[in-house]
Amino acid sequence: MTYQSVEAPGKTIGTDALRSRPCPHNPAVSCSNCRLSDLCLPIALNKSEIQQLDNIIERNRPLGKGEHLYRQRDEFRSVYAVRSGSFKSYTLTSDGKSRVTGFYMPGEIIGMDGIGSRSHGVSTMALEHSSICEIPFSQLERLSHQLPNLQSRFFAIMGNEIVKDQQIHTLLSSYTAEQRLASFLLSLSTRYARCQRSPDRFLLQMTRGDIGEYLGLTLETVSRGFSSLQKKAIISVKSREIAITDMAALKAILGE
Amino acid sequence: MTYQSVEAPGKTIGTDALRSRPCPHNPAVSCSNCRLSDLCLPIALNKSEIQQLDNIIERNRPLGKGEHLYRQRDEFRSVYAVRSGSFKSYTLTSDGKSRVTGFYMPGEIIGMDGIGSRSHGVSTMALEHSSICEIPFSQLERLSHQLPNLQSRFFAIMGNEIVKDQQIHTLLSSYTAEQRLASFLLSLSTRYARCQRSPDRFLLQMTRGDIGEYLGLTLETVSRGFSSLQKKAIISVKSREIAITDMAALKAILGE
DNA sequence: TGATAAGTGTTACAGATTGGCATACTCTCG
DNA sequence: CGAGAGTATGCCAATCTGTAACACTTATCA
Repeated sequence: MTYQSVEAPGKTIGTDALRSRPCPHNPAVSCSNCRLSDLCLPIALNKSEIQQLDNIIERNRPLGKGEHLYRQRDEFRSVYAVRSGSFKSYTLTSDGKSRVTGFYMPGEIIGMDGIGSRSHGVSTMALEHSSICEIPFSQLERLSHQLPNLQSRFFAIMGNEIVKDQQIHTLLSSYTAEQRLASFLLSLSTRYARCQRSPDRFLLQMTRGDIGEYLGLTLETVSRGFSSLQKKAIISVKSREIAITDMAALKAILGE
Repeated sequence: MTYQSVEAPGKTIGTDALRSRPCPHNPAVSCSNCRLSDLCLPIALNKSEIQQLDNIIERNRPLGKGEHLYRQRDEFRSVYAVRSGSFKSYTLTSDGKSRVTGFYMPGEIIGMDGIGSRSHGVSTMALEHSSICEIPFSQLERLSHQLPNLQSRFFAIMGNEIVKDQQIHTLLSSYTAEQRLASFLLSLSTRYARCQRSPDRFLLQMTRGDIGEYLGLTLETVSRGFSSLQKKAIISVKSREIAITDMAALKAILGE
């Protein structure tokens, strides 16, 4: 794996518009002026509550591609909100293979796998140059105890994570390779849209292998699947660059 | 499906010991004298806190086999703790097939799929004559706000659910049929042990079809898998009655 | 700068696992 | 006792995997 170095500037013509436009990696950014505040933790909090949340958040230095946010079995201390970039969480199976348990994009919360046992159940790695807001969990608990809205919000975030995991359970236990890929692309599409980026044209930050490990397929099957979808004129693939050219057809693969 | 009728007394010789020994379906039972209190919600609460929790819990009439606790898209109002019996949660896919997302045993919490969206993401049905403690969620939130230990405990329960779901994700995306079955039996075994029942001899309350829908296999493959494990003298199967005869070998299927 | 190495992605083909169907048997319930 | 659900098993087909060869991109170093 070459996850060690920092992302190089794209050379392919036309991909510039697809690259991340992060909140500047500026620790002075606060929740109240972050453009992700309407899809992140602060939803449903009022100004003064956001201020209090802001006070416990640590805005660390950004992570380079391939750097770990935490590793499996690390002591659990914080959850993290993605400010810019993207991450993958993965676990190692008993025979040494890695399996991806999730991809995370701006505004999404990472690290809830550690809350129950006080140690992390998976490892989490930056897929590109990325920045995060660290939220020390003991302080989040203390503050949640003072702010019912925050407690409620965090219960909801965890509940949504559970629902998301159950949907993947369904996907993995009954969908074909092509359906899994369609579902994966649609999920990325809606999540890109949610953080103000194009829903039908984006750059995959993960490898075919990562996608395969997430969807329960081999990287060859992922590659073949993309080729097949392209042959049907549903998407257009140029290495990591994806364009969804027929959204309705992509949804139809799942429907009916 | 014949989920409509109430469980009949077992006729097979020797299965009596395998049947549920529920907390009596007596609404007067309280958390403080429930023998599940050390694996259910009240862990880490002191006497007075348990009392307060007790006050918001509704102990409804028991459910018969095949009865629904709630259905997909029902308004979310409560979470539930299993007192006796067992449940399955399932969802219907777009093509009308059902997929099981989880099985629940005494001391486990059901219904967290509704917390995020305020409506249930799955349906939940009793697999046998079962009883539950209903915990109205708005009251649980209010009480959690007063009792930091309870808030903490519920965060932990939800965190554990997330970890469990991620482990199933890994199982579904990389295990063979035989490994899935081994993992499933081991999970049941430890959960039976946790509620004071035999870890190596138990009665399956779900059909082969249910197991298949949960593990991403067809019922035929589940049946073949049980036969194969029996042929290897790892388990003994007599319809719904399972005996694990070689626990080490069962674990070895997953390990290494 | 250019050459080399390492990593990533695509495609073909053979092989393995699982699914789907048919059938027979078992168990439970009315 | 009969009906219907649930279970077991054989057979064949479909899908996905795994190997391998090759192309392409990115990183490293002379």
